[in-house]
Amino acid sequence: MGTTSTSLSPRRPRGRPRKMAAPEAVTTALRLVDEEGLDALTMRRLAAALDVQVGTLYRHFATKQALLAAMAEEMLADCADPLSDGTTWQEQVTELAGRLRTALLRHRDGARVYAGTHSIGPNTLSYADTLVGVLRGAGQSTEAATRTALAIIHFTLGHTLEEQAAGALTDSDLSAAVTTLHAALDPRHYPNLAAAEATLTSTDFAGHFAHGLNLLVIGLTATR
Amino acid sequence: MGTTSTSLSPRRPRGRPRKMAAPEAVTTALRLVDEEGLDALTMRRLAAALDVQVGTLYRHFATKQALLAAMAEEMLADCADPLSDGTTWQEQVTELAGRLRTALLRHRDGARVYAGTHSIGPNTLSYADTLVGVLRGAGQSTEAATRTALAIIHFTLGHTLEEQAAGALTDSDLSAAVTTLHAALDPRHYPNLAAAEATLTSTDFAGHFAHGLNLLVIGLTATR
DNA sequence: CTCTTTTATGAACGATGTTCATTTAATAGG
DNA sequence: CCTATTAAATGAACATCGTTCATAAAAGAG
Repeated sequence: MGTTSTSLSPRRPRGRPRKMAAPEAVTTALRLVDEEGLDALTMRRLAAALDVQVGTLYRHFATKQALLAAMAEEMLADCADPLSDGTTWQEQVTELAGRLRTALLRHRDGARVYAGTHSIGPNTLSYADTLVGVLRGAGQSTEAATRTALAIIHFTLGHTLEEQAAGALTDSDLSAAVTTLHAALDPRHYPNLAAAEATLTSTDFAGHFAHGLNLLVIGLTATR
Repeated sequence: MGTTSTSLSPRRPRGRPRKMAAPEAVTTALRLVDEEGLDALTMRRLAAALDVQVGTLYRHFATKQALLAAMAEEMLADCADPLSDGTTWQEQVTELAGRLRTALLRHRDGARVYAGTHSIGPNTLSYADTLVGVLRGAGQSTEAATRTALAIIHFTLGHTLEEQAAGALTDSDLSAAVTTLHAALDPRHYPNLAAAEATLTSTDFAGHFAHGLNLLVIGLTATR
């Protein structure tokens, strides 16, 4: 066995050296979103943060949508990590859904970033594969498991969209919204909502999430 | 009984006569969205469709977000219509969730419009009140009913977001996406997703929606 | 040293949300 | 009839945005 064909000398290719690389751009973009919000993420601002001209970004991302898709992919890292042994499939489903919510919450406007794209990168695929696998292992048919996984993901996405929308409000905006809602909730017109006001204005989003997710898991257990 | 104090002479107020009114602007904006999509909805294009200058719009809507909120409100008309008599609460919950999905599907990008806003207009409030009322009538506590209503709405929103995102693709874009997904689904890396491919690429969104909603309803029935 | 290739630059284009001083058109009052 | 007042629309402008492209720069290959 002589010298193999593997490239042992990673000689730089020809051409001008790169000032930026796509992965770092994605990381920086996520940092900008964390600091200023998704609406403030501009190709120009990202370029400035990378010490690069705007046009350079378009050598690495065909469009801003492509950048957002790469960001969505990056956000889902670790979501498909191995599950703890000795846990029931109900616990595993709950764990996986919670990971997705946590991943979206980790970055400001994370749910908006994710909702606007449709990445099929390895992180997204691994996560979906793991979730479908747990459901199939729970006795569901492939079709039922797939549809259930979609339901879980869609619920989590819809929930986190609203959770982050509420969390993005300033304290004064939040109290103003609560006041406006209170004024609108005439018990004569909306008796049930008036009774629900305390829950509606609650900030216990984890509790809300757990409630909806638990409904799904119980439904799963009953239909197995 | 003589003349009442009700305004029998709706004399026009002083000032230049109006060329436009907010409700018509909302209707026209929804028509533009139907025809060209949300991304093509521009304050300038809406102004042109109303035969008005751009600045005029800002007399009726403080910002584009306010316009979108009014559009979201309008979309939910009829969603809180009376429910049929002699139906179980399970059927009523299913009916209400289906109405929301249908309302969002009625306009192109309807889910995106709704997700980007947070209106507390009468249509939205009536709908939520009706849904919470059905759940309370089913024996849930006020808090549980409220949280369940949120879960149903969030699931429906997340589902319809993806349904419309998929439906917005052209035939060639759709088949390209299917091909790309097929190429990515290496059974060695994603065995469960590879098995799920047929369901994942299915266009039976009504079936997907019914599956997820049914899980929630069964979960509700079991926890009642 | 010259060719080739890759990358970054810098400037520009059209379009967008928003603002505002000005003008127009109607009513109210004398 | 005339003038003040008021509501609304106009028209132009501003700062930014995503995107494109001809050009320049910087490296290896021959």
